[in-house]
Amino acid sequence: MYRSHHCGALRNTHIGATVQLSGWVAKTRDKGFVLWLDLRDRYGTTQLVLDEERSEKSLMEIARSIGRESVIQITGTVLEREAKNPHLETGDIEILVAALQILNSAQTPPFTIEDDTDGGEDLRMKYRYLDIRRNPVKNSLLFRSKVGLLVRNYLAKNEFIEVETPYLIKSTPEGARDFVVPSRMNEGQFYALPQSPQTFKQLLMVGGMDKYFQIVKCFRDEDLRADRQPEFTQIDCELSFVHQQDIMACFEGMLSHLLKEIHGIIPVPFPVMRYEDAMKTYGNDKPDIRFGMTFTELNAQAQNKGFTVFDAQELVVGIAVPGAANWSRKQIDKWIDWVKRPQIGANGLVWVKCNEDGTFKSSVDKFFDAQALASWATSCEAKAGDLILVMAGETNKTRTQLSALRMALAETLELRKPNEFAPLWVVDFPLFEKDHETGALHAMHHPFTAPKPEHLSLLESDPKAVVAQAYDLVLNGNEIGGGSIRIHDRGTQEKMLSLLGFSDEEAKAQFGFLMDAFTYGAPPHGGIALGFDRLVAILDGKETIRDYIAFPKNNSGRDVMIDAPAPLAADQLDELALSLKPKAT
RNA sequence: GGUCUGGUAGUUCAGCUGGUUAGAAUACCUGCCUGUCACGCAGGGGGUCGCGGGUUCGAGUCCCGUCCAGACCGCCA
Repeated sequence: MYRSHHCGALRNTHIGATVQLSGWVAKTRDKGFVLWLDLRDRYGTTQLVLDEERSEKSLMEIARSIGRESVIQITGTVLEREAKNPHLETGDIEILVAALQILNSAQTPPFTIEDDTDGGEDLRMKYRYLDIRRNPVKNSLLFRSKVGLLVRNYLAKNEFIEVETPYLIKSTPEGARDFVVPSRMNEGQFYALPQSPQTFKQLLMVGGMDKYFQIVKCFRDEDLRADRQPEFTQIDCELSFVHQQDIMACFEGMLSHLLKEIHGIIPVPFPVMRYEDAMKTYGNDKPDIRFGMTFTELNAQAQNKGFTVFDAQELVVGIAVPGAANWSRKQIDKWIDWVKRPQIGANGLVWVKCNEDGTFKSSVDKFFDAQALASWATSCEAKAGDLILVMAGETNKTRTQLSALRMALAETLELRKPNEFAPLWVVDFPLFEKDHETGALHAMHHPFTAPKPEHLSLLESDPKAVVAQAYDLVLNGNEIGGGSIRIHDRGTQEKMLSLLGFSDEEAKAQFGFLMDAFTYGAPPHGGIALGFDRLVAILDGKETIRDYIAFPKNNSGRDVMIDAPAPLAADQLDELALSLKPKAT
């Protein structure tokens, strides 16, 4: 037997008991006459003690020699501490060690195993198994497990069944790049790893499964970000005989359940915002509605007043920054430089200080009098003490830029409170978006999304005007899920693919199996997929998803611990009938 | 594919306009310490300044190239 208790288990009530513990030596404090060891496992930390009076001299020498992170097993007696530690759950007791066995001594680890480690990101990833011993990472993984269980329980209670779908599937040209896997038995042919189980879950609906879910890995071979991994986990769901509002109600229920169980937040009906309104008032299809600074379009008030910078532009739009009227010129200039950076790409920023005394001071005083500025302030709902920031330019670009500014300002002003949760549905997405380079139509959600029934007739005549039965679930400025009612008849699906530029042959080759299935009695169906990694992070009040993934990849898609990806041995390439050619430069 | 930032002790970083022996903290080692829990005190060891080239009397510092890491843009139906 290695242990009678975990390292987080012992309390006052155990005083006097003889116990066995196993774990890692987190720290030793050697006071000469007395020596303490902190013994750690997943459940907590317990203080071990040896001293000159009560312990064998040889045992103390052994204990003194143990390096941190060594794995030991001890037998001892639970004692009440002379000096208690209120910061520790086991802080009332300590174990007087009677016997000690080193199960595996450890080298000095390359970084300290503490909450505030001295180790940098790269090093911690290389030794991720050590990083996982640290409370922040350990707790993140425990939290992820808890959320996963809550999700499964909720869905099971709502008659969903979990079905696994294959990982070795077929590459499709739409959407992100696929990760491909060569097939040895089918020379020169490749599987692709799924970007999502989309078509399979639809086929499960044709198969009569009625309500499906899967917590499933998905793969996308695209460039990464702090919050984007090449393999990530989705809560993938599909339901039959449902309308959009049924799905929204079901998953509003799920998120409410999570918020209630985790944070004790009493759920209220989620606001529903049309895509067009989200773009207009937040410049963004996943607005963070925890704070204001909504957009106000000022074209009517600001154009044709002699300020030529505004006059030629498609859109003049402003936001009121609360309490920022007292910002110095230097502070404001810093933000002007910020929006001019190539990443944002704005030409400039017009500012108006709404002073406490009711006066206005702006960067465009030459062109606009106090009365004009006052009308801007009224429209923007700027109060005395606020700062109005105005941008102008091409509509979509300017909205994106001002939205980026709004989010950055909120971050600086600490308006994005991690313990506040503001869920939101965004609905009525356009079915298509136009490629800015080629002018070709792309599916905004994916090619299986159904148009609103009343827009079916517009598919041919005015595809850009077609609104999809699609919806995104947004939480604190993050898209945590998205879904749609699917097309379930062959004719509409064929028309859709043809509008997206597929020839009949291509459509048949890529999605023939799905369209065939639609001819054998496909029920009306729809679904949703939620990004599990991100959802977990946000529910825990964090932005970075990496701590919630046990073994994440770095910025360039590498696993620095196992050093993957790696070249393939020549005989393996031979077996797969593959040869590498130097990349053309 | 692009823009920006960084790479100096095991680790996290400082090192100004180029100048003598490259520092701090922490970790590690040794000794001391009668209740520690971020223990304390004293001492010690530890460096190819990412790599290659150049400028210079002299380069951690300047220039060019390259590799690696990170943030962002493109991309991510």
